[in-house]
Amino acid sequence: MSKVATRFAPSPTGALHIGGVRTALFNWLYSKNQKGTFHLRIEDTDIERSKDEYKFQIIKSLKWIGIEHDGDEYIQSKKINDHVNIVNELLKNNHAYKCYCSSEEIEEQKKRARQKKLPYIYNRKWRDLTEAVAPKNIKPVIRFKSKIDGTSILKDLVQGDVEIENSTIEDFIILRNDGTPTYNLSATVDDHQMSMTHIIRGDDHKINTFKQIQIYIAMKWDLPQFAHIPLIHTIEGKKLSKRDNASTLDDYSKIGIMPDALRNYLLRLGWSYEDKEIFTLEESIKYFNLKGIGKSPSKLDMSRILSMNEHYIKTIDENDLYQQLLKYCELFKHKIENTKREKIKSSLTFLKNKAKTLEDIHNNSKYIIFDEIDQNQEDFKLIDSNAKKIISDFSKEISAIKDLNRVTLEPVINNLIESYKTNFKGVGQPLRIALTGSKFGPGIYDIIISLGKDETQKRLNKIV
RNA sequence: GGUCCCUUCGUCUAUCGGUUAGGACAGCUGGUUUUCAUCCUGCAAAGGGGGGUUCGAUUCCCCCAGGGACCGCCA
Repeated sequence: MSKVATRFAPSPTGALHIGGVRTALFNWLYSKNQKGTFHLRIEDTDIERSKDEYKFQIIKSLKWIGIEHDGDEYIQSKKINDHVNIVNELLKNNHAYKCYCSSEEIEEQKKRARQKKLPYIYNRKWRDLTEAVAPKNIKPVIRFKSKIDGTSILKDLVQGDVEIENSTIEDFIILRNDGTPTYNLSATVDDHQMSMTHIIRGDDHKINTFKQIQIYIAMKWDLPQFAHIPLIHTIEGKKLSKRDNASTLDDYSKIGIMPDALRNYLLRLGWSYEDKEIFTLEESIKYFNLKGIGKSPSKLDMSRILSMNEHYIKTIDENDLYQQLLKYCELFKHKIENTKREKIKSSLTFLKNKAKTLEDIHNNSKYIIFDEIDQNQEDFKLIDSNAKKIISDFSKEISAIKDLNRVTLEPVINNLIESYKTNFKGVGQPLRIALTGSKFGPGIYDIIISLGKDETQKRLNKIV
């Protein structure tokens, strides 16, 4: 058996869809698990819609999540000559024929089929007609002579044996009347020329496979193995589309989902390995197999993505988290000044505590990042005259303290609770709002200590 | 409409015919933390329906229902 080679073959007509990312991930993981290679093929033959910027975006997205392809990317449009040559060979060997039906004629057939509520299938009119009777004014398309009798079986590595009546596969077009090859032909030729051993793709391609297999057989090429994975659905159970809120990688990265977390989530969506939930990159390569892929479609669940991300935030190396946070802020928020960076770094242990995303950490860090607190915020209304007195007292009390820490701070807070006959919340909440502008956030001691005495007093005195 | 695929807690899933049907996320309790969050207890939560095969079916077979994919001179 030759070395395993897989591929991911997106068309560069838009941003990479999260379903595509999973397909790419499975292909990549399988090849790495088998010590094989993974290739990227750009199917850019739809000239109207294909754009270079999408190609770069796709490569960038894959890299973001940890996938890199082996070798150069294979550009399908550069191989059109090869595809046409194969079409001619099929024609010569009587596996294909020219079809001179006009588009009106085809439309008419489709219309009639619709009226009779029958499935449309091309009537094979030109399969046996000689070119002598061909109309001169029509440029022909070339159709593949598909099998009519019997059944075909696809031995799918995920779906099992899938059997289909050959008569349900029409004589599909392999070359358009403008001389360009169509998808099923091009994809097959490319997969063969790239020496692919395993085709792992969405099960929306399952029917195409029966067409493609016939081309392999006609050309006497070795068949690759096929594995059709179920599609991802929305939480409502519908097919995931670009219109759905979060379906591209950018949608996730901009809210602060980390690549490793999304990779782990996607890995477990439709695939499992016993009860294991958390997989490092190395583990996912080590354990990935086709056997673990389920046959039923799975739904995208944001709360699981979030909790996976939360898990990574809490468990990864803090310095790594810090680096990812800086990158995230620079990309989606704003660059953070050097003086603030050190403070954030040393405070990360508690800043990350309440966060599910990098955006949450950024929000928790705002009181450090910004020197001015916007007093027009809603939460400031919670500070009444009594609260102002507490704030003022607190500010005076800490003047005498040399070293601000939990031990020196606690008695001050406790005394205030007692003298104002209130509880911790009664003292802590006004202080937090005064210092950060929000009633939510890190623990009050953490805030005060991270800010330092001068800054704390400065902010408190502004209120009163 | 035709062809093909799918169907276990709300969600992702485990189960190689015999299990109190397990885990994780979400949900809800309780506890720690003198707010919130974290963390820790615990609870609740599933085999679509109907027939077979079998001593025994979530597991094997058939039918039905529901859902999905495909049915382009797009990829």
